[in-house]
Amino acid sequence: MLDPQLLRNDIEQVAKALTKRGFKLDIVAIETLEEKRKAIQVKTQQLQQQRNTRSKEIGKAKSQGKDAQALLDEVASLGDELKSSEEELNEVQKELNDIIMEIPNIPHESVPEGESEEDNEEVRRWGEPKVFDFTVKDHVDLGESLGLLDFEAAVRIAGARFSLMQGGIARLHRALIQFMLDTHTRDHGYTELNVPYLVNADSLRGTGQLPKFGEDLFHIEEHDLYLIPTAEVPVTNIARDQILSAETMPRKYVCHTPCFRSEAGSYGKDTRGMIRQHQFEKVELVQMVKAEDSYDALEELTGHAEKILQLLDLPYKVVTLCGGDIGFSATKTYDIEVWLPGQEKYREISSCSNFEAFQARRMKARWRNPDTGKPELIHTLNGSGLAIGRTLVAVLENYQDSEGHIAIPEILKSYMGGLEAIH
RNA sequence: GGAGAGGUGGCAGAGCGGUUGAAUGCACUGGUCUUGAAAACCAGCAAGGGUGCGAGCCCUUCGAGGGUUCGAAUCCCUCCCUCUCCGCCA
Repeated sequence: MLDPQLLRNDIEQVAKALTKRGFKLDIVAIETLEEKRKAIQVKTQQLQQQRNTRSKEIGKAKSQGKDAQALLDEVASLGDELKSSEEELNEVQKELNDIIMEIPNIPHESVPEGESEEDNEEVRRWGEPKVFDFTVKDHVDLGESLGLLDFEAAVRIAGARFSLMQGGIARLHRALIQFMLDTHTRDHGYTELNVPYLVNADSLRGTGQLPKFGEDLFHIEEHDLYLIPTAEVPVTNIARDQILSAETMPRKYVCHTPCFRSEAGSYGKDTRGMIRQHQFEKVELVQMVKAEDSYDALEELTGHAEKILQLLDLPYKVVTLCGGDIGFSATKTYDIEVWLPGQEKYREISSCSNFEAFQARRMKARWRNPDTGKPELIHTLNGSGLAIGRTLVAVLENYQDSEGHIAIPEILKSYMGGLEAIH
């Protein structure tokens, strides 16, 4: 949610800034409603004030044993007028709020112009795609010929876009999770969390998935709960309706969860293998910081995600998402893309974003600034560190040999009980 | 799921339907005292919003939403949550 003050005082600027992401702000609609709101709110508050003072007078008169009938008559007509004024105000405020909740965040000035993926800006590359002297397989062929990935069974059990791992691959999957959690807690100063995988609508509104993106979520209607699409939702909402004390800032959380996404609208996209699933696992990094620190924190957090790929010796590049490709709530996002030999492409494996106060404002997530004594909105950030399924794919494809066996990356061997390779 | 108790400011905890946005304590901030600190004493201290250049003035909020009333933290209804006991259960 953008600052309503900013929207009132500088709507032209906001509209201009939002064109960068291809969003057209309906200035006229907002200004019209805003004008209405102002008039009705002033009127309503005046009526409330009248009611309050009269009521106090009545109370005073009665306690002194005087006759209050004259005062009571005076206030009689106020009730209906106030009630209809309040209702009108509620309506206008709701209308305005509905619009505001669907306005995306303003991209940071450093975000490149552009309409789509094509226009994202490469920031850096790490590692060289390995040259294989045999025809490489993709992870599906590798997994199935090892007998350790069974998509057919997954379809039978659940349906499309699910997968079933076993043996060495299931263990490798688990090893990646442990390795990432250990690295981020031990080396990067994050606190490990375990959180609910079902969340309420308020939490999803807080981080920005609702109201606009409900169709991407799995919803359990009977209990009105949603399966989390990312750990970002439960973790960031720790701060919802809270005033954090300064000593607990910045907060850095790492959390492994499964993630559930309906993938509505991605029919036919990445249908092969485990790149795009309804259920996948992710180790998520979340930071809650002071406003002035959030861009440094974004660089730091992105570096923490990159470190995982470096330790796994997987080649990657980092791109800055352009205005047209950036997510609804973010001001700036770096995607990390890992090299997949099976596709001969770099594919997204992490997305690291600064949301500034956008989520915090929706969530009323604040901290108390000791300098002013006043609560101030925090800035929130998050990034995958990393997506486990895709990391597994990357390891399978990058560490394959001509036999279709998978070498275990050095750093994971201790997590694999010393195993050298998956046969 | 059944029975009972309860949800009030950063925390703890009062609160006859009427100057109660809310006693008191703790925490916090400033001051006095002290070589310094502690203790003691004095003072201040909720959040959100409207309006105004501004000092300010005003509105809202006591789990959430409705209702009764001139007036609701206080009365009524619905829902949510917490705690205790019973049942079930990984």
